[in-house]
Amino acid sequence: MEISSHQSHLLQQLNEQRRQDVFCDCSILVEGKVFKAHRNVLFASSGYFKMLLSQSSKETSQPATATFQTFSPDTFTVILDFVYSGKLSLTGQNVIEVMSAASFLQMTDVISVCKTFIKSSLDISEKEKDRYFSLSDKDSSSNGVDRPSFYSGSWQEESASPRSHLSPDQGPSIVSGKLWPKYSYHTAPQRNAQQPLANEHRKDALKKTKHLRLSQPSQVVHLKPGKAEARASDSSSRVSQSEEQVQIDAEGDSAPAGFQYSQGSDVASRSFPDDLPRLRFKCPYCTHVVKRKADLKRHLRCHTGERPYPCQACGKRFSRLDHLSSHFRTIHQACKLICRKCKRHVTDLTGQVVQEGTRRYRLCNECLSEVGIDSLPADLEAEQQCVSPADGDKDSRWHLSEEENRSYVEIVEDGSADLVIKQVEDSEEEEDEKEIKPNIR
DNA sequence: CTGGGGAAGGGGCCC
DNA sequence: GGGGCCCCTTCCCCA
Repeated sequence: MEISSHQSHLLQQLNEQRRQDVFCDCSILVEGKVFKAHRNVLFASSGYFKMLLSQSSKETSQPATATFQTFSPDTFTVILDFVYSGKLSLTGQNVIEVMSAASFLQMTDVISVCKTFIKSSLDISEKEKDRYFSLSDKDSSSNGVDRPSFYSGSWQEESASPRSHLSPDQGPSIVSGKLWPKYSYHTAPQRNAQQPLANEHRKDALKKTKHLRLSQPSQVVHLKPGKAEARASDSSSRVSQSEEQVQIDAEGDSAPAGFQYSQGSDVASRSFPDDLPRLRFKCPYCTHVVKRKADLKRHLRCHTGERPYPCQACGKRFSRLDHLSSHFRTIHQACKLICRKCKRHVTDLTGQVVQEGTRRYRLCNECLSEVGIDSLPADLEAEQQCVSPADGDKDSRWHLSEEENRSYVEIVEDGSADLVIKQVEDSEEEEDEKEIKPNIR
């Protein structure tokens, strides 16, 4: 006979013990804040702690201490609360950091929930688009700045704080003298308690700010009306505002993983032009809207910081394959037939490739003699390297197999700087780069 | 301090 | 949906 409430009751008891610091035999130090927990609970919840505590299992009589510095105490609070309650308090602002921390701690369940959270937000974004379509006709007379009743019901609207009340550190909402929208996602208990960005993510926030500044006008202004009108064919499916509102409210409540969607004072999204129906996918982190899901996936990398394409020559990582290709052609293959010094057009007859560290560039024979740098012979092999990956046979010239994957040293020595494109899991490599050095005593 | 050039990175869109 | 190209903007370095 199984008593279903036993598990939750046990977890509650453990959580209570944690809160009261009863039998806690493990301390986790996160940016100076100490968290107390139970060794066995951490062991059972995190692959990372399992590894750590396994290594220190011989010293079980001693209290264990782990120190982390790359995620904030707030983030670890979310993680630890999940461990002891099974409830993950995600918001649009902490989901990235929580997922990053969970990745480091090897908590696959949390990672999955974070992914679901992001995915659900994308779905919601699409629904929001649909809702806009239903409203755009009625609101066409508005100036697009002030529509206070646009969001209601379960769609929480955050009040637009006056610009003078906010500092630049308070996120990407205030940019270039304009009030940009701020999106966040809340589980029900946290809808009014957004967590500030951690210090180490301020840079990311600034980067997002930059991105917002760039992307914001583009979705509203930089559209081509001709094409848009031709493709705006789904207006027949529009429903009235009230009907749509009800529909959205219902959908919002039934969003995957029980997340609710909260949107700030969305200036831009309230001012969609008439040709926007062709844009379908809305970024959950900014106001950017794209037509294709693949484009949104690509766009999301600028928020997540994911860079799955490392350069095999210099190690620099890129978020996009074409950027990697461009980088490799420019930096490591000297494909530009321009003398770097005098900027004149050069050929293999009038110039040569110069190797300088990991970089390659061309110099004309005249500049070459002036500079006196040793050049690489412009042989047939070098000529082949300069073939654009799009132009030639990918298998033979660009995408080399794993067996052909050579170290950079070898690449330099034999003068064949071929690019090996190897997509890697961002989280895996970056884990190694992180400076988290837990200290078990 | 400033302007120019190169590289990086983001978006649109075609194949 | 992925790959890739083109265009544009921004950042950084250097003269």
